[in-house]
Amino acid sequence: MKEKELRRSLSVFPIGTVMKLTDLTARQIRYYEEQQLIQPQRNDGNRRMYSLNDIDVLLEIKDYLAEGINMAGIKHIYEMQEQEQEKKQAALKRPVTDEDVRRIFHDELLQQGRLNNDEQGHSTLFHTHKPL
Amino acid sequence: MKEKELRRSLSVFPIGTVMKLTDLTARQIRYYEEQQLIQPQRNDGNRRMYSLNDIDVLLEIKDYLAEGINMAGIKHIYEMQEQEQEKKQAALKRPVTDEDVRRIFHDELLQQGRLNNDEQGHSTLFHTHKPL
DNA sequence: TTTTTATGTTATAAAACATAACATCTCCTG
DNA sequence: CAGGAGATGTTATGTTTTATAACATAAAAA
Repeated sequence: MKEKELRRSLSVFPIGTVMKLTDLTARQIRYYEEQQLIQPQRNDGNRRMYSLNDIDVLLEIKDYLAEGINMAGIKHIYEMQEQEQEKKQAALKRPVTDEDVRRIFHDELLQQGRLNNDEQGHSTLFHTHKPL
Repeated sequence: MKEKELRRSLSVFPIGTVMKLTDLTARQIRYYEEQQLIQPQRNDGNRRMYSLNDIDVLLEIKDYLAEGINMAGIKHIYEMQEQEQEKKQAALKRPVTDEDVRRIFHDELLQQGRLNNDEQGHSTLFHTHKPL
């Protein structure tokens, strides 16, 4: 499953493609980058190149905005998710106690709703938001 | 499984990205198009936009060329494959006789080697040649 | 009512791409 | 071996796309 992650993080889309796939304006996409929600790579000519993961995040941002959540709220959400990632990483770097297992398992249950929802077929052309 | 096909045929890559993913020059990519081996879409500004399927074909062409097969030979290969596709399509448009079934099944066996080989992980970054 | 947010708009410069023509190199073949 | 065809390189010119940055604005928040 490591191969798939790699492919999803390849920077292969120029902003024009991302605009079409997400139905966001260039201004919006660059603004969300300014807000640190995505960090697209740059090619040799200084052009932004986006990955499927970037597109996922952009689509999620759209959803959150549609729900009325503002930038601050969205930033908070992604900060939380980062923290959890770090926690899981840390847990793997040292002997795992039974206590750890119970805690991690508990955290995962709390997270499930937010992370695993396919939001019943967003129809989003590329059907990103995880698959692919 | 129809969704995946759709995604694989979306025209989302500019030629620059295709060059990096396939390690072909723009000249080569356009030449193979001239030879009708791929038919990339054009965006509103007349720029070629390629799909994952296009990239697959380009990588296959590279392989065939490396094997010493020339354009004519490669064209022939793809013409054959098209014919088979049409056959299968046609078979679905009218009542299928037992005879049909036997014939199609027979053809499939002959084809298997060529179509289903994963060519043991071409390592090709995007790992195209089917997956994704 | 002021600020702040989130996004639109415009101007300017550079990068990427299209087309087309000519060049070159490798095979093949007479 | 000369000459031609096939496959790709190279160069020139014009158009499209993207980057940056500044100013504008509608809606939400303070």
